[in-house]
Amino acid sequence: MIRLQLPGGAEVEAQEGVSIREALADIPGIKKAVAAKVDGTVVDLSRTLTGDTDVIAVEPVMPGTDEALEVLRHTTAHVMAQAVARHFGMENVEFAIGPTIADGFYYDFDLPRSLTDDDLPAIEKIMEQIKRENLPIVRKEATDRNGALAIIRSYRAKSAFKQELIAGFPDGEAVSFYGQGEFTDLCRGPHLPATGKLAFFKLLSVAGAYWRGDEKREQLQRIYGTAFFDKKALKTLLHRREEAAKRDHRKVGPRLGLFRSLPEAPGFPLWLPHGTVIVNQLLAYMREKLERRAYQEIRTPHIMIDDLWKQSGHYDHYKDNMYFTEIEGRSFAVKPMNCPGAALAYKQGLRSYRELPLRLGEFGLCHRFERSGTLHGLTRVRSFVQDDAHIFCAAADLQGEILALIDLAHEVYREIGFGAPRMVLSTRPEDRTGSDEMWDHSEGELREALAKAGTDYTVNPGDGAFYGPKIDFMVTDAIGREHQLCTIQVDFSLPEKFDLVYAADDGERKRPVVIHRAILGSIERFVGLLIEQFSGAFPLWLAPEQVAVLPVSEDRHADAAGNVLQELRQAGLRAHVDWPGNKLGKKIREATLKKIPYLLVIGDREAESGTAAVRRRDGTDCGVLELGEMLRLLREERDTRSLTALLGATTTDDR
RNA sequence: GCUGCCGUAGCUCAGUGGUAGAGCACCUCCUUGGUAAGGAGGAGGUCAUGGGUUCAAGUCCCAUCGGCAGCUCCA
Repeated sequence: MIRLQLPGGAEVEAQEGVSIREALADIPGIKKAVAAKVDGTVVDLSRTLTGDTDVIAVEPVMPGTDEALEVLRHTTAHVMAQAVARHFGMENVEFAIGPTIADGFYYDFDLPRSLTDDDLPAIEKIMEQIKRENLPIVRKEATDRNGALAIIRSYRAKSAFKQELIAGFPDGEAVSFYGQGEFTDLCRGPHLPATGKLAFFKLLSVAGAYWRGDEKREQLQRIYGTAFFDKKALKTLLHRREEAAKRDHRKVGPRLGLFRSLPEAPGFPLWLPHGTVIVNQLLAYMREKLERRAYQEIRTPHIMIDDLWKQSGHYDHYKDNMYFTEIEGRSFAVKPMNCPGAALAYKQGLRSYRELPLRLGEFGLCHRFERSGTLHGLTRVRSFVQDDAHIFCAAADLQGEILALIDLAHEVYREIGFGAPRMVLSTRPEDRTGSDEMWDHSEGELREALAKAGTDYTVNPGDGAFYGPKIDFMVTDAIGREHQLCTIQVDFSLPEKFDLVYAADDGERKRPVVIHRAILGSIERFVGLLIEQFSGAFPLWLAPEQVAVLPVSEDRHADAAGNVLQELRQAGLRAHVDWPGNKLGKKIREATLKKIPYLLVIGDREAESGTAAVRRRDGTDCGVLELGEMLRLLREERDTRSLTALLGATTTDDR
C-alpha cells in the first residue's frame, strides 16, 4: 500500500501499481481532472504509482488552472497533427514539433504542398471527428535512444526530424511516446486521457517556418491554433485579437493622419503633420531630460567615408545592413548607428578627467537595410531617429551612470504612461572582445546597479554584444509582439578602436569606457507603440489637435468662436474652429473620431457670457466653463504632461 | 530573403469570363442648427505593374512590385 496526500492534507491509501485515476476515484469532481501533479510534476492520470517514499503528494489538475490549459492545448496540437495526417494521408506528412505557446499552440509539418487558409476548416472538421471517436491516449516508453529510434522507425516511414530530435537527447534516459488511434508522436507529455476530452478549439492561421528556426534548413508548414476548456474564454481570446487589431498602429496611424507607408519608400515612413507634432513633442520632452541630467547635444554627419566604418568595425560586422554611395570615386556609407560620429566628437581636443562623465546626446537619423519580409509599420523600419547618447566615463563611474540611466528610463516610461517594461541583462557571449577582468567588472556593475534600482530583471547569459554587456527594456505591442525600447550597452571596444583617451588626475593618458544608450529607442517604433497604448487618444501634451472649437451656428457665433480660438492659440494650444455648415451633432462626431481631447461648443449662451461648453472625446460633459479658468486648466494639463484629463476630472478619460 | 494570403475611387470594401459598383471623405447648392452622421446634386478608377490564355480578363495563368501573417536577421 502507498499513502497519498491530497491538497488540504487528507490522505488516501492505494494499491501499488494502480493508476492515479483509480487511486483518486472517490474524490468528488475527479471526473473533470485532466492530469495530476505528483510531487509538483504534472503527469498523466494513467500514470501508475509506485511507493518508494512514505507519502506521495498528489493533486488533481483541474480545468481552470494554467497546467490544465497547457495539457489541453498540447493534446489539441496532437489531434491537429493527426487530423493533418488524415487530410493529406499519413505517408505524405512528416511531423516536426508542436509545442504550446502563450495563447495556444502550433505544429510544424513537412507537406507535399503548401497550406492555405482554406485547409483550416477541413482540418478542424477532422479534429471534431477524432474528438467524437474518443480514442484513448496511450503513453509508451523506450528506455534509451536506440529503443526510441526503433519505435519511431516502426510506426512511420518518414521521421528524419524526430530522429534528429532523439539523437539530441541525453542517452540512457527514457523517451516517451503518445499514441491515439493510428497516430503516435514523440512527446514528453502529459496528455488528456482520451481525444473525447478535447474542449473548444480554433485553428487561427497558417505560416511558413523553418526546421529549428534555421533558414538554411527545411521550410515547413506551420498551423497556429488555440484551445480552451471554456467556450467563453475562447470567444474572449478571439475578441481580444480583434480588439488588438483595431488599435494596430498601422491602421490607426494613417487614419488619424499621423504617418503613411509608401510603396515608393518601403520601410521609410512618411510623417504627416499630425505625426510630426507627436515626434517633435517627444524630442522636446527628451531634450528637457537631457538638460536636467547634464547632457550635451551633438549632430554627427549622416554620410562618412568607408574608412571610418572599417575602423569602427561596422564594415566587418554590419556591412550587409548598410547603405553605400559613391561620390568622386570614393565610397561613403550612410550611418546605421551614431557611435563613430560620437567617438569623433569626443576626440576633438584632449579630454580631461574633469570633463568626465561626458554625456553626448544625439537625436540621430540612422539608416539600416532590413529585409523586405521583416518590415512592419513603424516598429520595423529602414530609417529611424534614435534618442541616442554616448557616455564617456572612467570605469569607476560605470555603476553610477548605469543606475542614473535605469532611473531615467523608468521615469520616462512612467511619465509617458507606458506599462512597466520587462528588463533583461545580457552577459558575455563566447565570441567577444576585452579581457575577462573588464567583463567581470562591468557585468558586476550592471548587476549592482539593477539591484540598487530595486527592479526585477531576467538574465540572458551569452546574449551580450561582443563589445560589452547590456540591459534591454522590452515592451509588448497590441498584437503581442515584444519590442526593445531602451538599451543600455557597455562598450570597451569603441574607445580602443578610436584610440580615445583622457588625461587622468595624475597626468597619465587613460582609456574611457563608453556607454551607448537610447531611452525611447527608435522614435518611430516608440510612436507606433504609443499609438497602440493610447488607441490614438493621446494625452493632451502629445495630441496633434488639442482643442476643437465648435460654433453652434456658423453666422451668429463666428466672432465668439474666433475669439476663443485666438485665446487658445495665444496660450500655445493646438486648436482649430470647425466651420463647415454641419449640424453640431456631426461636428462632435467628427472631432470625437479624430480623438481630439477637448471640444468647445460655442452658442448663444456661451457667446454672451464669455464661456464655453466643454465636452471630452470620451463623451463626458464637463459643463460650462469660464474661458480664463478653462485656459488655466488646459495649460496645467499640458504643462504637467498629465495622463488624465483635468477638465471634468470627476471621471477618468477613456484612453 | 523564404512559405502562404492579399492588392478594385482618397479611405473601407462588393463585384467567379460579357458595358466598373456601394458607403464614407471631397466639390457645389439648399438647410443656420445645442452635444456622435440634415438633404440634393457632382466629380473621382489604365481594377498595383508587365506579359500570357481567350472572340472577350478586374475575374484564369506567369513574372515583378507593394502590403499582411509567420519564419529568419538585428555586430
